Amino acid sequence: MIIFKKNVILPVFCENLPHMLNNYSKEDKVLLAVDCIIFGFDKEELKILLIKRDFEPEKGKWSLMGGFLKRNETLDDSANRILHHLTGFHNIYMEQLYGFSKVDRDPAERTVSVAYYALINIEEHNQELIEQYSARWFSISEAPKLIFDHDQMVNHAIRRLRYRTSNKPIGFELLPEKFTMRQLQKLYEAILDEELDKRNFINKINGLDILIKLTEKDMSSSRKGSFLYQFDKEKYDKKVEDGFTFKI
Amino acid sequence: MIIFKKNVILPVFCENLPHMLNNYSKEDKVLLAVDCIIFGFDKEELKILLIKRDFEPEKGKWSLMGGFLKRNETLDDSANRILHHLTGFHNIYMEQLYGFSKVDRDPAERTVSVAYYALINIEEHNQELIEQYSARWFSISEAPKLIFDHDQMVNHAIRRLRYRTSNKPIGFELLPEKFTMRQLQKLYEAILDEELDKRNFINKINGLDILIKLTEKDMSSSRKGSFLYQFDKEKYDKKVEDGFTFKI
DNA sequence: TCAAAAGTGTTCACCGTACACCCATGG
DNA sequence: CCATGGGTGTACGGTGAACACTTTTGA
Repeated sequence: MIIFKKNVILPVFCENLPHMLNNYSKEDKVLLAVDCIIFGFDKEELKILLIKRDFEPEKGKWSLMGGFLKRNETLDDSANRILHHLTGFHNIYMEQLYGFSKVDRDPAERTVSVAYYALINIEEHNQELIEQYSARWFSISEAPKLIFDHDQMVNHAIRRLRYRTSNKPIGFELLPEKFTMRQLQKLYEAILDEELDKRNFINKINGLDILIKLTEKDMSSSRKGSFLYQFDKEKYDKKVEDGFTFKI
Repeated sequence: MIIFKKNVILPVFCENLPHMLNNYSKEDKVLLAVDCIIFGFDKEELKILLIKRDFEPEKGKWSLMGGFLKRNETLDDSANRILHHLTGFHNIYMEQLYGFSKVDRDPAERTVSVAYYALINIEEHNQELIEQYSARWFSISEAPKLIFDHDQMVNHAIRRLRYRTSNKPIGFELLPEKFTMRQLQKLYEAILDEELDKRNFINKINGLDILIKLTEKDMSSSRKGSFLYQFDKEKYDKKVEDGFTFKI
């Protein structure tokens, strides 16, 4: 057993340890950026929304949508603000990903960037705003090379999205409110990048018992038409309270 | 009363380089802290290493070990530096957790903190350094209330540790090089906070085929003695290359 | 000889997966 | 009437979980 000395504060300070200073004034400050990987789904493919950067450095190149943290906002606030600017929406699903901090990641100035990923219903984006930013949806496989370490951020986001969709029902954020089983399956196939068996998929989803089957049909995809479903958030929340864990 | 310097923005860089058309100069800069949740395991319980803060604000309270990011280092560098100061070791297993950014999280000054968690072999820590910092190991359940949002960081770290130990063999970082099956099981029980069946556990571990069973026995725990094992990193790495995924 | 921990296999239930045919409809 | 996508159920194997007794040896 290890014996600890209690309450001993040695007067000898380790000089190069920042926390030992009695105020923060000597510490370096940095610019803190927030960059957003914005995912959408267009019925077949997983896409990301990129902007054409209109300022130096790297002007004219494709980039994630980003901005800098302001003094009076949290990182989440900042990501929300950035997403709002580009899409016009509030309450977008988003999650903090990771902090990227290579010293020379931005050649203009030392900047640390915290990446967020967001999920939006691709049908609802605001076309005007997107044009204002020269933004464009790219399927993941056809996306251009991005500036700085943004490609790395995107890869990180895809990994996280895969993990997250398999234990939280966030996939629905990428779909319209009403969707067919087929669309849901295609979405999961796009995210997981693998084909799924139709019957097993439907059995699994129905087994979760968190969808409402509507009487309406979507007649656009076939002659027979396919039933529309809705995510039942209330039911899901209740089940989670009772110990249910989403798993797909 | 100590007066802290406010966030003074010095737009020197950009003013001296007018050809660089970036608009970074108007942006706020922040102090970027790195705080480390350091886990250890003492054969029975999962523990964290806390320090008694010896400067204002919150002097004398228990806190995570932390520091500030320096201009010329990455977040990982910074975490490594901080861990090295407290433990004397390099090459400690660590992983970035999450960025905490509540505007008033540190009452002294606007600070964003990126939390890291680290795993160390509790038997190898440097007693002198730990005393210098008035540091102490606390079992998770008996840890005191921490300053700022550090409790939240710890909770986050425990969740991540649980997840990570179930898909990467990082548990071994917390054990001595040679360990018994019993110790390994106790470790997993401590991390997952649930009891495991001895036979099932051993079958599962043996099924992974990533341990070397030594001929040595640990005679300290019983009259019969129990065989010692070692993690076979080479074998594990080879298996991973061949598509093996650790899962426990 | 007894106490205390080490070590060892089998059975069963459930879940994930593979797999094929009929239905409804518009053209 | 036919082409197209929609919708449905079962069988099998593998994995995870439950479960109890023997071995060793120092005191």
